Amino acid sequence: MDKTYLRAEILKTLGQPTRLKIVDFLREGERCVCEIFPAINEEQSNTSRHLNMMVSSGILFRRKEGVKIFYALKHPEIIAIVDLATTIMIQEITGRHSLLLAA
Amino acid sequence: MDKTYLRAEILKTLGQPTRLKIVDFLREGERCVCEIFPAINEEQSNTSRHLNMMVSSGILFRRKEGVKIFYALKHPEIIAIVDLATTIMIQEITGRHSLLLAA
DNA sequence: TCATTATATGATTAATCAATCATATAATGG
DNA sequence: CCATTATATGATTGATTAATCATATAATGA
Repeated sequence: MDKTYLRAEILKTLGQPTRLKIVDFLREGERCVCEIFPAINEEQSNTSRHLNMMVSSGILFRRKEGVKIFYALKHPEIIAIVDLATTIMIQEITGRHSLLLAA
Repeated sequence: MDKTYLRAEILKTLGQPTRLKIVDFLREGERCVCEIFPAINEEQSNTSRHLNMMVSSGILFRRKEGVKIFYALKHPEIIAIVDLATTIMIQEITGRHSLLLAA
């Protein structure tokens, strides 16, 4: 059981633009594929593939209801992670960190 | 300026086993390449490439001292992110939510 | 100056990835 | 049962990636 690999897999799953858009969209709660793919402006098949791999890597869970399949974030830590990434990004693009270090 | 892409890049940078080992090693503080690559058991050239891309994506900063180049974590949020990923991983492998069943 | 140590980079390769189109499966309502 | 809607999957393609070996650059000290 390679823990480094498993941890990396979780972060790698979040580190892809299409999947990050899915995570953002699912912040509000569970959604079916038919809602997700128009919201993120991706093809149904591509969206489905990403959703499946996100379930495999432990990011999402899936619930079936009739024809529809609903997906939702599986752990509150996921939102915390992407918010922290946003914090880092903002610091980088505002140049705050570089300026402080240069001073 | 595509913010989704920039956020994804930060997470993707952390989501690779070799780079995650580097982050873990740098928790204790700045280290030079000559300390890092033996510690993570990777080739010097491969380690150097990963370090350079980690600087480019805003994860590390670099300091030169003579022949040596020291690298260090640039944001405390990085440690928070990898710790949260660890939390998720532990929940997954202890089967509270099952990674294997989801696969 | 020369040998040594530290780091970076060019070239290559195999592997992985994301997206697309087409098609398959499966549930539902009429 | 049939048409429709929702979702998943096979096949393909171009792009990206990580690792490796070899070599280049650059600082240091003898």
